[in-house]
Amino acid sequence: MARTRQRAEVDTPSRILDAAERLVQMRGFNGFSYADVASELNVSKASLHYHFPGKAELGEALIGRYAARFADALEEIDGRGGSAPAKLEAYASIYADVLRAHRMCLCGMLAAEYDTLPKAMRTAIIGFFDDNEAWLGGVLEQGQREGSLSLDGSAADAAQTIVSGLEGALLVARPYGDVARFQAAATRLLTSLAAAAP
Amino acid sequence: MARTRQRAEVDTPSRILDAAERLVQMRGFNGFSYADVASELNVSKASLHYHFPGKAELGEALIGRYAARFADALEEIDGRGGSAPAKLEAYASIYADVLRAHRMCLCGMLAAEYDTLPKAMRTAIIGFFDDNEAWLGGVLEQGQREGSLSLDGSAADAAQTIVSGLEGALLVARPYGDVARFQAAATRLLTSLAAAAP
DNA sequence: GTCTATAGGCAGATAGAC
DNA sequence: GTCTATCTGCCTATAGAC
Repeated sequence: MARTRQRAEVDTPSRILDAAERLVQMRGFNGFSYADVASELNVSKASLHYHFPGKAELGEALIGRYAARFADALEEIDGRGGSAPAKLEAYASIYADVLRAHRMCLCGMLAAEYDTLPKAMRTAIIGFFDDNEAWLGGVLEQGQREGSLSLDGSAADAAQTIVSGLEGALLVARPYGDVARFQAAATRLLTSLAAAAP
Repeated sequence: MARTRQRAEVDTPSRILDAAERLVQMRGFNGFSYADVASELNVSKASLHYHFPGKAELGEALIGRYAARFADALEEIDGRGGSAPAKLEAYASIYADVLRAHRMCLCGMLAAEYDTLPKAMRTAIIGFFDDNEAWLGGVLEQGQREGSLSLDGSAADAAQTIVSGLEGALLVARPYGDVARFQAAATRLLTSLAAAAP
């Protein structure tokens, strides 16, 4: 009989990705090693290489899973069917959760290290940002139709500004370890897009 | 007779700092080695260790020089005596120049790698951001007095938002190698602070 | 001040037993 | 699938000659 019931233990590849993801988000792709992951999971380095032949493949898998999880979160937000400002607030709260876990956005971290990364990872990073901006662009257009948002440029430009602003707020909040600092920047960023009271 | 005339060749410590700075801004502190600097300057690794005993000391020196150069640039902007919006634009153009050189802000890069850095470097990074925000706070208050800027929160909050926004725009523009992308985000960020036409 | 030589450790990666 | 053992190369750093 197939195991349809969820179990507390997850498969080894997922546990590897979990540990590696946390390490990359906290220390960067050049700041962690297979040995770090192995010691954290109490497995050997060779076992890691069995599941992910090289660091490049591990990196690709990390981005792929992270982007898929992000896409799921955005879909979930759409499913709630709220107003555009509410969706933007929900979007920003994803970033706040990342900071609360003492992490950087995975792809923000990799954007900093971009020049040192293998090509497949680079392509995937750009895809992540493109997907986020495409979703935000749709929300911003919705807000304009609703009259809940007032843009002074294109929706695509505003989407880029939101992604940049949130990534930067996350980045600069790291040294301070200050969530309130992030929140202030995020709120200011989003309220600057809100329509004047009608 | 003392050498008062400037020469084309600069001293070795400066040349080391120049090469290391470029490498850190492009590849990160964990993404370059003494060997990289040595081969670029055609000197031995041992010579590097003579001037900077360890990587930590080199890192401290890098931040110190970078912060001092930034402080000089801000002083120069003050010396021009323009309006607050003009000063903000000049401030943003410093970041644009960094991006045009295909680099990340040194301290923005180090903020990403923060968890992996020695304590002295951490302290210096926070000092850099504090100094920048203090200067921006002064400019923003000037703008409020002049009536050229209209803040809906404290000057300190707006200063944080500007630093975050510019660092984030720099970070996300890296994968795309797109200066226009940065410019759009910077302009949007600054115009959102401008006072409505009186 | 700069060099060669080298130490000692850790990186990513592989072979082959179980 | 996971292990031990090992390889090769690069890392930071130091010793000592010039």
